Parts: sequence; structure tokens; C-alpha cells
Amino acid sequence: MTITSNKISFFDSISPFVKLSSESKNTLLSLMLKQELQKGHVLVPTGNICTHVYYIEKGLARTFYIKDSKEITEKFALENSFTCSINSYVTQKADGKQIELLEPSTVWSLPYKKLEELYDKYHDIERMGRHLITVELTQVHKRLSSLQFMSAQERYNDLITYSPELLQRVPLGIISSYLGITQETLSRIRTKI
Amino acid sequence: MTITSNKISFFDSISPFVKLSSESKNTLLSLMLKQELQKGHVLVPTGNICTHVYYIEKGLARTFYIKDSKEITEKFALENSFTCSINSYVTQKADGKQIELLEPSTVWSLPYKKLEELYDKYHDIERMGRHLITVELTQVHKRLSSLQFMSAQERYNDLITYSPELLQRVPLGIISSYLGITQETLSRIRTKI
DNA sequence: CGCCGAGTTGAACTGAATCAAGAAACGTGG
DNA sequence: CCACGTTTCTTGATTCAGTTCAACTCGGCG
Repeated sequence: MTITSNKISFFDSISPFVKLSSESKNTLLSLMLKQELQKGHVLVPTGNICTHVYYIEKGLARTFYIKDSKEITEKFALENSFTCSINSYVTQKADGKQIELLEPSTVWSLPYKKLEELYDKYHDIERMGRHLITVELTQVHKRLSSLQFMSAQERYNDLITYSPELLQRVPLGIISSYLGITQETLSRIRTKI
Repeated sequence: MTITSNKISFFDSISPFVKLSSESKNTLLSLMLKQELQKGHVLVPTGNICTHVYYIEKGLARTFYIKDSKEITEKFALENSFTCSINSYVTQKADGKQIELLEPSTVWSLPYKKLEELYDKYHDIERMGRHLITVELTQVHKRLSSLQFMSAQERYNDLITYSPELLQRVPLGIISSYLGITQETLSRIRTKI
């Protein structure tokens, strides 16, 4: 079964921090749907409340929104990471954020409602939830510092240091909106090096 | 006992989301230290790993760091909220962030190590932890959007809409670093309205 | 009084946005 | 395998929001 091999990828990514019981693992897996999806597929359309958590086994997703008719990229989710538009779920209001695939991807989805039920039932799954949110929080924190007081140049340097693969896999227009600068500026920064 | 009245403030702030058992509450309280501290008191000095979580019962704290010999304010914590420098704890590395009090404050502190033990022992405390981090995450997310693609003017408008009291309670130099602009620019924005 | 920190105002400067035009690269169908 | 349009990326000229540096105002307080 393919499930077996996928199990490994999914649980391995959290196992250094959270050990789940076999029962918890099996229950989680039974509620997760695996899909092979094309590049451009929209996981969460604009104006929708995010009802699922997604685990990207292979491929690449991005979360973005529209501001002044421009796309602003908020977050990338590489393989072996989780993504969701948590704000819309927590507040139960649409927050205008979309999640789409930038590459053909293998995606596992888990309904948030089910996950909440599992939080009640299994302490170790609640811990997993806490762990995943903590990871997300530290990432967002890092990003916040970079946007608050780094120059465009510094932010670009950070990106090539910590996520060089994104530059190969993502069009510059999307990278630039992630860095909080225009595509033209990004282009100029690149040639200056 | 003053404990009783403080209990209320502390647990009330999370009770809409997390109901704790009496045992959990009592255990938590037994590990928390209440202190009346002066304005200017430093909860976490630079270069230290953040070892406690702080609940601000009364008063106001801010988290900040130094960049290019300027103070950058990352976060304010008003009364009835939690604060800590979570990154340094999670990574177990000093991240150069300080937490100081901007007003005389009543602060409860809880050692993170103890909290982790309680996470193991009490499922409902683990849930509380998850809840608090989720709240923090949504706030940081909001802040991220504002810094990524709003003008100085828009960010100021946001502040007076959502946290007008900060303008009364915090010097402009600190507000401006929080907004990601210079004090002069903030001053000009204010008079333009 | 005079000093000191907090806030304001002014003028010059600059990093990045905007607008506009081209140049590569890419995919698709003939 | 080339011609085509489309998307992606670069380059140039201009404009603008916000910074920098410096001087000045104001209110408190020893």
C-alpha cells in the first residue's frame, strides 16, 4: 500500500518533537485524504473559510491575497510541511486569503472539525497541534522581523541563505511580493550581486 | 487573600476558549509568582533565553530588540494578556530580544520548564498552551500583513482603530519603532490628520 | 532659572515604486 | 522545427514616501 510509505513522510516530519501512539496515528490517517493535484490547483479559494489543514508531501503551495489589485504572497509551504489559512478558521470569517499550488503536488488534507474532535479525544494529537502552531509562530516571527526593519537587499540575502530552492522553483513576481518589494526592484537587486 | 481576586482575572481571560479543571487551575497557580514591578523593570534582559511566561495582570510590557543601534519594538502586552519571547525558548538560543515594563505593573510569571511538565500531566493545560499560541499567531499574522503592504499612514490608522490606548500610554518614539517608521514621520502623520 | 527628555518642524536626500518599453524564455499548434 | 503568442524578466526615466540630520518648541523639575 502507498499509505505505508506516506505515513513515514508525514509522521517523520513531526516525530522529533511529538511521538504519537499507533492509535492516534491510525485515527489521523483514516481521516486524511491523499490527492495528486496539478500546478495551479486552488486548495482554498478567496472568500472561503479554511476548513482543512494540508500536509504537502511533495510539491509547493503558497498562501496569498489581493491588495490594491496586486497579489501579495504571505507564505510558501514546501514539501514535508503543513499549511492552512489559520486565521479564517480561528475567527470563522473569510479573510480573503487563497492557497494555491505552484507545482504539481501530493497533498494530504484533514478537516479541521475532525482534528478538533481528535484534540478532545487524544492528548498526544493536541500536543501535535500545539507543536505545529509553535513552529508556524516562530516562522512568522522571523518573517516579521525581516519585514519590519530590513532593507530589500537584506531580505533577499536572507532568502537565498535560508530558502535558495524557492528562487529556482518560483517566478520572480511571486518572490518579490513575498519579500514586500516590486518585481522591478527584485530584478535590480539580483543583477547588483 | 488577594490570590482569589487575581485568579479571576487570569483564568477569565482564557475561559471563553479553555475550561480548566480546579486541579489544573490550582496547580498552575501554585507555580505562578505574582510581583508588583516598577516601570522600566526588565523581565528578560538582552542575550538571555526566555525562561518564563508572563501574564500581565495590570500595566504594560513591550518586547524589543536593537538593530543598527536603534530600538525596534516588536510587541506590546497590555493588561490581561500573556507575553514571552517564545523564539528564544523554543530554539534554546538567545535571540537578542528584551522584555521591559513601560508602566508599573502586576506581573505573574510561570517557569516554562514547569509549564512543559504540566503539559504532560494535564491535557487541559496543554490545550491552554495551544490556545495561547494560536491567539499569538493570529496577532502576529495581522501585524505581518500590516507591515508587508500598508503605508505608514495606514498602519497608524490601524493602531488608532484597534489600540488607541497605546497612544496615550506609550512615548511616540516607541510607537514609531513598532509601526516601522521614524519618530519624525509619525509626528508628521499625526499632524496631518 | 536652566537643563533635559519628548515632540515638532524644515530641508536635503534616498531607496524603492511607478510607468513604460523591450528582451528572453516557454509552450503550443501548425 | 519553426512561428506564434504568452508569460517572465530586465532596463530606463521619473516620482514619491519616508529617512536623515539639524534646529527648534514645549513642559516638567531639580
